[in-house]
Amino acid sequence: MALRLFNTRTRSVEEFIPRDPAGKKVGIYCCGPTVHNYAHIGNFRTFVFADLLRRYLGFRGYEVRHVMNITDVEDKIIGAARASGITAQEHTLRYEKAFFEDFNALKCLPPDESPRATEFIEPIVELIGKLVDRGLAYRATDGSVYFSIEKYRKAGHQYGQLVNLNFDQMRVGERVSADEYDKESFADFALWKAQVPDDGSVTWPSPWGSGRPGWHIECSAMSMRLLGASFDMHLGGEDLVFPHHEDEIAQSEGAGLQEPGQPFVKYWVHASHLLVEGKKMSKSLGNFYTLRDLQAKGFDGREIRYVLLSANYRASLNFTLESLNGARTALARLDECLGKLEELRGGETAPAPDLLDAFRQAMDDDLNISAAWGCVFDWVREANRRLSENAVSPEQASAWLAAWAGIDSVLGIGVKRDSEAPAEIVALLEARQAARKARDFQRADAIRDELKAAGWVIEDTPKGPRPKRI
RNA sequence: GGCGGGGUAGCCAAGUGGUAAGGCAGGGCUCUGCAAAAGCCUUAUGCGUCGGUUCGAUUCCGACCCUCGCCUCCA
Repeated sequence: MALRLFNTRTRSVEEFIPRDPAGKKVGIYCCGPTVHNYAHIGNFRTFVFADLLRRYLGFRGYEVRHVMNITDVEDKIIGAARASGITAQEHTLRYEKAFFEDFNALKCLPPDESPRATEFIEPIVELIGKLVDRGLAYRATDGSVYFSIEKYRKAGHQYGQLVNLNFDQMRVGERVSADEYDKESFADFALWKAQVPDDGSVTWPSPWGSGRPGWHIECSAMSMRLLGASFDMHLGGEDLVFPHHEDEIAQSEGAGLQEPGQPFVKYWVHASHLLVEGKKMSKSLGNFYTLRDLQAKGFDGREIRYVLLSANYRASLNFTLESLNGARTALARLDECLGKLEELRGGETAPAPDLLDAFRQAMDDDLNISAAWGCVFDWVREANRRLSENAVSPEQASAWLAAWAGIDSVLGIGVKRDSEAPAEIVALLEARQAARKARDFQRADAIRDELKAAGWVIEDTPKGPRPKRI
């Protein structure tokens, strides 16, 4: 069985076959953050999804090269930097740093490359030059360079590979910004934006005059430079399907760098948006959360990751504070089971095949994460049942833990290590045990309260009391 | 207006032409001196509404309702 994924380009679930003739190497590009502010939980759904896919490909034995760009030149950045009197670069570096802190907190593996748009101006200019040379781009009277959809189509290309486009029915002009009136056609988009006074020092020289890159061109230039003119997978949020990704295809295929018959990207995979408390996330509704907002409410990255991984990437996920609380309980149950197996384990054993097979079968089916969690919790229940009957051998425990290690290389949830109790806690524990032995339960319970106040809860097990950090 | 997703228990969420995974919450029970943020068991005659096809539909078809996304720089 092979991995199957929904390809936006064909609007169907397809078997994943890498471009690499050896079937090994896989190139992935994911549209990364615009570092103008803290990223919100919706942004992170996409990045956690990309992380899941990239990890699963690794689990399936592929050699993944994962590129995620950093958009560090854009209107909001320029505006925000001006407003706070710092340079655009000071502004973007600050939020880029914050982004990766959040990214790490969510247990996302670092991409192999995270190129900044501002460090790829040369390839960008070069790519625009190719499009101008091929007659697909033109310099307008305002000095900006635009991509001509009409000329692209006349050259035999298809514009509208990812969406059904009907320009006649579109609500034209409602959101066209005032600085793009010089375009030949409303559908054309900017490749190079001529410098305007507000840009300040955020400007680079080019054959068409000073300016800065348009939104879409950076992704074409960086992805092709780092992964080749054709590569396997391009990921992003569903809102990027049009126009961003459609325009990327136009620019990249318009430059004609691909081998004949080869598309720019083989598989386009998009993550749906999330809702928060059943509503579209918005600042006015008060349901707009950054990762930091949730951390301030006491939730950690692991719990947030669990919730973000609780639904299939193509379904809109309803992110709620209640589900975050549920994540804590569910993960504690998983940790508890893993901890017990850890105590029992003995020797090196091959991973338990049933568990891994069930997990793989679920994930192969368009990353059916819900079914995968179903496998995990079915297993937890089964393991607990057998543990309570003392029917788990050290070899079985090792085999299960080895299988879990494989699964967790994909889920990235990890095991919460029981922190070692400090000496004073151990002393209290022993005092309580002594009191219990003397059947002085009043004193024993008093000590338990004292421990609880110190942040430790006690579980009396057949093997003796176990301290647990609250 | 055009195009594309969704509507499954109190909440989150899989899935199937043959009678509903999993998680949380709730209920019951077990271990325990008592407990536990320990464990087990349990919880939808029902899958937006109304029709149709079928021996049988939550699953296929049609209509309608609600909701989300995109329609030019938003993950």
